[in-house]
Amino acid sequence: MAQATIYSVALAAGVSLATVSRVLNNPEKVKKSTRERVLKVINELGYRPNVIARGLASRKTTNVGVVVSDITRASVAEMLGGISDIANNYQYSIKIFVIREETDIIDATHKIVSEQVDGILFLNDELAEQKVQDVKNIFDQNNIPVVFANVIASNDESPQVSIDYEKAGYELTKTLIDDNRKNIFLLSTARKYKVNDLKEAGYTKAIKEAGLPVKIFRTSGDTDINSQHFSSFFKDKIVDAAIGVRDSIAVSFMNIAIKNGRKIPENIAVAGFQNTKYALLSRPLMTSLDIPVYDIGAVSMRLLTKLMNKENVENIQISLPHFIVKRESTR
Amino acid sequence: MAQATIYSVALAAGVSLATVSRVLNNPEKVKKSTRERVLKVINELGYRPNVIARGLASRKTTNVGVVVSDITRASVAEMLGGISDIANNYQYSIKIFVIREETDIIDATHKIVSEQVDGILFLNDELAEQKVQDVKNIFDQNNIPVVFANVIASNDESPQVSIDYEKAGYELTKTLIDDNRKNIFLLSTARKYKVNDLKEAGYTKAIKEAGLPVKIFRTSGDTDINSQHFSSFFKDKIVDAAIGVRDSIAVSFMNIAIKNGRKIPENIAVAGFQNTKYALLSRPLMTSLDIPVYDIGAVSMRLLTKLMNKENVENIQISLPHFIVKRESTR
DNA sequence: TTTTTTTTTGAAAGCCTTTTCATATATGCT
DNA sequence: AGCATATATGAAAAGGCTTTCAAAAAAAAA
Repeated sequence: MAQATIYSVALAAGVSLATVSRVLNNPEKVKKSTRERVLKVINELGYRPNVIARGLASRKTTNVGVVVSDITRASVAEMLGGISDIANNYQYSIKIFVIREETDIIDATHKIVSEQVDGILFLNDELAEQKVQDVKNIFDQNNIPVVFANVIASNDESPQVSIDYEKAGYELTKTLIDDNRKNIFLLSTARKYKVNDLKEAGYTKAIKEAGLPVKIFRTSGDTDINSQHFSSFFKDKIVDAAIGVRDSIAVSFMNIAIKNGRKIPENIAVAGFQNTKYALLSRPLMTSLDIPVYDIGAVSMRLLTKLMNKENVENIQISLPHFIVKRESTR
Repeated sequence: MAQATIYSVALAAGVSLATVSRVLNNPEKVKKSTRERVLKVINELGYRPNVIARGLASRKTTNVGVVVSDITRASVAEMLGGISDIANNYQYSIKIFVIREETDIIDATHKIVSEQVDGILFLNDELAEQKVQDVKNIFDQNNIPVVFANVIASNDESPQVSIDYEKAGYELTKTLIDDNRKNIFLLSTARKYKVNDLKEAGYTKAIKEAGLPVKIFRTSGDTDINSQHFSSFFKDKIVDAAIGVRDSIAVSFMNIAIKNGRKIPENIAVAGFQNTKYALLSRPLMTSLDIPVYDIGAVSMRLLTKLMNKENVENIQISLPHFIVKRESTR
């Protein structure tokens, strides 16, 4: 049996299309008795408005586009959790767009525009600043609101929600300094991410304030390769503390350190970022800076709903709180 | 400036709408010279067909719906990676639908139908068998093809791609038996997942064949709670091997075992499922049964494209190969 | 050439809604 | 009762595309 349309409902209820539409979208505008009759028919026929037709007529799709670089990253997936929960509350559907570095950004962005989403959540943190700006411009031209989630947008007035990564980096480094560590390494990625740059800036600030040497070691995102890097690391480096820009990097480092006969935290203190399950499944349990990734997703989505409704929002640049979870790998 | 429409293109190129539409959808049906003229205008105006209008007119949205229970689970995110890569190749967009246990399934399913997706990838493995069947029926009634990915669908003819979890469970258990282990525990979840039931069946089969005692210990998915469970575990249980239905459970167990003075693998051999990063970041490195999650996603999506095109597919139930990655936690 | 066949094009209907505008009905007020 | 106002409804246009059918143009055959 074919899906019921608004026509069949109107026919069966003995009213016009307009009335059926009103029952669904402006129920207060139709007399109670009519409304109930129509609702009854809707139920009997199992009618559901065709979302596509509605989108065409109303120029609103109740779809939001989520732009990511790599959906398999734990932080991205976690943010999506927060996003989808809130989207659900507000009846929005989520469309995923994967944009890689090698993708033709401009083209991909135009494609997203042609999909008629009502708003964009931009989680892609692998794009160069200029490219992000280009993308933003295209969305602006098409009047599509964009919220940057966990992405540091250019120094403009773009809506964004994130944490203060620089402060986070500073604070985490400070706890190690306060523990009297003198050779504190930052284990960062070879690939450039803006958030990591900020962590680095915070680290550097704290280190310089303390008059200690800045020591940044760049490695890969790949666990296997990290192991090799870290093995050679211990041949020549003097180190009594290390901060990984990701938990996985920190855990990897810790494991190799132990294999090289170091004691954690006696010889080396180790801390990571993000407070993921990795930090909980390490031995010893690892200190980590907790980033409320789920919340970042949820808050971004909430902000986006406001922008899509053209509510005027007081604060469009939201910084969520972070905190340090101390565990066995530091003192 | 407003988005160009098919009208503006037609006007500027001096042709009718129909011709513009053909240039885009059946280019071979329009004369080369006209085609090039139209294409030129399209380029100049930056015209992109409105996907919604196209969807309404053609009754095809080139959207596929992906139904998940919890997008933050690593396996789900990884599958989505495979799905999105293939979807991209075939020009499909992905819409995410989160269905939780407490959701009104029937209602949610109707909602998905009303979104007019061309096909469904069903990754939700937390639904009771009967409910899955109900959902499947609704999609069938609406002629929407569904592929079950990493979900064991009811014993019918539903398209699905997965691995042979029972065989996997059997083989992994067998390696421990062959290593002469006598008290082999299966660490499973309290919550019922069909895939875990299959792993259990395989485990039980191997254990019984060997004339050993079946020992299943149920714990939570939560790492913190696991730690507590496992701590009490070691007070009274005799154990010389353990298999976690997830890597995280196995790693958690291993850590507690070591804290309780056991040596891995000398006293206890440990293995997990999925071969995730957890197995690579553990100390000792953990043996795990590799499940090609990304591939499951990719292959499902490919299968779905065929079904959406009404190609007739020889084999709609695909079982992907798995293998055991031996590491330090077993011999 | 003329006729036949094939290729190329356009007009118009259709996809299913929302929304505007006008009309009809009901309500309130004097 | 008579008029003004508020409420409830329907007709029809609009949204931007695809697709069918028929007509026009071009190519092939006679």
